[in-house]
Amino acid sequence: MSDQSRALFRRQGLRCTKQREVIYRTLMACKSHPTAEELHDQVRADEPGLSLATVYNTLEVFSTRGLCRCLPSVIGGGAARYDADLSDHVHLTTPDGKVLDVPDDLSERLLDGLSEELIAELERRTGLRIGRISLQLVISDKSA
Amino acid sequence: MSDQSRALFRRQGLRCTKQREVIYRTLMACKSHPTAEELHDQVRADEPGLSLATVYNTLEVFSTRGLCRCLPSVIGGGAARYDADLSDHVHLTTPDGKVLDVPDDLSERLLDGLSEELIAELERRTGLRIGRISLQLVISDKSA
DNA sequence: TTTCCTGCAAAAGCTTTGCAAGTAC
DNA sequence: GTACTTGCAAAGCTTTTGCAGGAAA
Repeated sequence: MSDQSRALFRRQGLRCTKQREVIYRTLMACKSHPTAEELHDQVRADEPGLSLATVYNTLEVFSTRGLCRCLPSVIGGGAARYDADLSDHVHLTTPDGKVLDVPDDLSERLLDGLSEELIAELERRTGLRIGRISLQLVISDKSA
Repeated sequence: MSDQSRALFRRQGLRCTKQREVIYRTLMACKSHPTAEELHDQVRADEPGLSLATVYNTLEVFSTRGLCRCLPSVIGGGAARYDADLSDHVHLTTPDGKVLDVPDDLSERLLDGLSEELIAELERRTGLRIGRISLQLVISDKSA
């Protein structure tokens, strides 16, 4: 296992197992945003015995510890998708439920448009604390 | 059945059944964003025989025809939630998966911050057409 | 050695579907 | 009368869980 992964898991109080390492490494390398099952398929190239339940459990642990993120399914239904890129960025959702990243420069400019003052005003008025902003652009069915 | 619902269904090429009418009326009256099951519970006060499968089927039909919207589950898992308010507005998601509306004035001001020029630039660069913008503010776990 | 993790299988939760009976048109 | 809709039950898909064996610390 890489020293980097080992240190990361340690920092979160997680034991370093080869299952976790290969799941983390595979998710990091994914440009797509795989479902648990897609990730399982890829991971088994390296670790044939690794079970789907372990993928689910591990993704749950990772999400809780902030090592990855479970993405919203804007179009309802279907399997959850996961992303190891924790930076603030905007997602594009296709009509069939796949998820793409908006290019970084546009992503940043879009998010800049969301005034922090407005968020603060909302927090003041509702008494709630906003932890995360999720912005998704849904591709039209009748796309070009 | 109200003439209004009747006209609405007709316009969409849908037959006017009492099941559809009561489901539509109930969803319209909901300030919360109910799951299919919650809606089923409410609807059965008026129509005891109405089945959960019909609620699911009807919500699917309504979503397709643009009579309601299936909301994204930003926090993964759980049942889908539905909203008959089709206006552009921002949602607040609680840590346990419930969904609230951001007050209209704030909602509008937040969405105004998202430059249409940036969206247009994105469409130009990707060749895709954005059909809808989904903005959700996720309430922090450690909320006040 | 102790505690946590994994794999399996079973269960649970949500949603869809096949089909026969019923209803809108 | 025809085509669409409903209700039921069963199936399907995704995710979680109980538990025994195994691995990390």
